[in-house]
Amino acid sequence: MGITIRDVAEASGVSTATVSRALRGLPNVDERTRARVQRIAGQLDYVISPSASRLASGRTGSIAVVTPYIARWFFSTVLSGVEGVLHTADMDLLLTCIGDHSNSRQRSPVAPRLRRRVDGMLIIAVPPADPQLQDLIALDMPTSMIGLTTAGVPSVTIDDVAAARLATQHLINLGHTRIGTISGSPSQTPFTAEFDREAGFVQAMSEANIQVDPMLEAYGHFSIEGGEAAMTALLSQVQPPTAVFALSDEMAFGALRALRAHDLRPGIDVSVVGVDGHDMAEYLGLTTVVQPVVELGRIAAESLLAQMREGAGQPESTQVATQLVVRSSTGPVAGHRSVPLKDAR
Amino acid sequence: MGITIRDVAEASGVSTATVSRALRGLPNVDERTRARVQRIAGQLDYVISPSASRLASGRTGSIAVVTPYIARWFFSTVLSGVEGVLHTADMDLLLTCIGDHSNSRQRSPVAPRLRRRVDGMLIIAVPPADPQLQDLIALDMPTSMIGLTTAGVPSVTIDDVAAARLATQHLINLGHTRIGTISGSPSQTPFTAEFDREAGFVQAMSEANIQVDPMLEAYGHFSIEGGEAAMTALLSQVQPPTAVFALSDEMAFGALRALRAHDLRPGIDVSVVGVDGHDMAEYLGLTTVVQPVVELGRIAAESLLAQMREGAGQPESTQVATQLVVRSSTGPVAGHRSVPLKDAR
DNA sequence: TGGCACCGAGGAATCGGTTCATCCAACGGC
DNA sequence: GCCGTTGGATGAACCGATTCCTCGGTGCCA
Repeated sequence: MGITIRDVAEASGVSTATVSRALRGLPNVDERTRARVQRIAGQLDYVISPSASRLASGRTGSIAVVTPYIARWFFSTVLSGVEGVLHTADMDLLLTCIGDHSNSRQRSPVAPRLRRRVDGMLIIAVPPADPQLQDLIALDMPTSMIGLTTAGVPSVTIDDVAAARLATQHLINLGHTRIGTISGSPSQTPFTAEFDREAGFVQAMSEANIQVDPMLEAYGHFSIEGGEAAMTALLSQVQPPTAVFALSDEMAFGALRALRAHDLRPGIDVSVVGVDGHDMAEYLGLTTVVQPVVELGRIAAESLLAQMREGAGQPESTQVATQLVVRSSTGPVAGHRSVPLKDAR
Repeated sequence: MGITIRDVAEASGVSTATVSRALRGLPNVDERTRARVQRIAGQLDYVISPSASRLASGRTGSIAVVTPYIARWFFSTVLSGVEGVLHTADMDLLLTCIGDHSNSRQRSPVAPRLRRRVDGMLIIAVPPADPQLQDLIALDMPTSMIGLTTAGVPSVTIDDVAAARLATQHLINLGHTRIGTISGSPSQTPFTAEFDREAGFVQAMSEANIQVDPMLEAYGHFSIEGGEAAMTALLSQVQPPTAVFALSDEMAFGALRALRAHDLRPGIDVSVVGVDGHDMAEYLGLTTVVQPVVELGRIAAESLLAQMREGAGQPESTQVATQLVVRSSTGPVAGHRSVPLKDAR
């Protein structure tokens, strides 16, 4: 069927060993020989057989991306960053979705599927409590994580504490003191991000000497609907908040919708700030702390490749800077003499 | 390093040939032998080496998904459907992004990368004019396309003509006669979908004996911003439309925003209908013709698998049904005695 | 009872590269 | 002029499965 390395070797009058070295750019090949081999390989339309190469070399040249969701904004955006890097590095990208609790019934566990199949893994924001996570780490191969930190594994995240402080301070600067939060869920094991963002909020509040009112904490389960319900609950308080910090943009979207339903104007009657920098945030005029999501994926992929090249150095974790982007969903508290806004540029 | 088939063979006192047959469920193995081999393989924690298996069998057990975008809603949603099927079928999913014109500068062409590497391809809505498409088809392997049709290649799409008719008829039923359109772009080679949706619109209009006013056609380039600009242009007409059919939800989103900017109420002052069933459509109250995007991916993947199993039967193309979902962005034309709405449920 | 079909199983070739150990020739230094 | 070194190149042993061909034994039929 296909042209093999032997055909190329014969046609160029050298051994297969030389062809192999010539085509892969290895040393100990005369440059004229190399050129000839390359030319002939081209003429013959020779394509290396990955299977044979993998078997012989022990390297697979592919990397698995493990993610709990594919279609959600954050995950697909990270994925696009990852893909760019792997594509340029000429690595195959094996996409595997670790089932979340809802659809995992029939999904075979991913860890066994990955053994002997990839040279490294990128894990995107898998819930730390997921039992499969341990199995993956136990595979003990070069790994890099995104939006999730685990002891001993390099990871790329934003500084969630700082991001939450940024958002909260923005509200405080606008004169708000009754500030509510919409966080994930009280019971479930929190995500690192969830935990840190709450901590950042509390920090910023106490630095400004504002009491955190436990009545103003609502739960939105990181979904639009949840955010809407949470905001509705907050608005039904005897003394509702004048501003709300949503731990994610999608929950903030829900909050905006709840405001509209109550005929309240975002940024005028009630301010809302989110975290993420979701695509639709600009469209909806949501003030938010933007994390460079594509960049997250890129950096993690690069770091994984470096790790694979240079052997496991000390696992290095990166934190990427975030930016507050002010839009119309936040504004000074009613009657507040507006302080000059620190523009986020 | 790893346990090989030889180790298993030795430990169970049979030949490697028998182990291979036993573990893969092939016939000509005594059931007791098979059970023993399976048990021992389990105890030894044996994992087959994919590279070796691929080299020997000639099958790669993996499928490439080729897509122009990863992070965009339609594409990532299709992808999640595809992933589900391939995961259950125990196939590796190789994700490759064909660069669009903007970022393709440094991207190596995908077709050569795929040769000898995968058993089949799924191509998601690559622009028909993309030169890489021909190279992919020339690879001549089992292929299935989504949201894109090409002679001789099985594909899965919605009936775009019907979808556009559905949307248009909905507006007509509400009494609208000055109906504008927001389509992609006048110059660029149109997508099959774009072409068909325009055709559906024209059909529905002429069936209702309404003249299509060329002044009411605007171009939104399938983006939110484009849709916004297009709607703004339409509104500046001497006699603006009372309803607008946007060829995609994202352009419809832009249209809604333009309405808001002009202090016009969607569904009351101007009606807007889209096509796609984008995630955010519900949130924004957009009436739209929903295509089952996850299903599209699923069906295409299943069809590809079937094609690979049964050999290339006649390439069969599937069209999936769509549904009109009526929300608040459409309503009867001012002064129109509203006819009972056919609810889309 | 001879012959045939079939089942379970093994031997060994094969898939197409990679890489290590080896080798030859040319070259430079002393 | 001899020897050690080095750069270019080769032969062949892998890598770990799959699968074709062969073979002995059993059961069934004529």
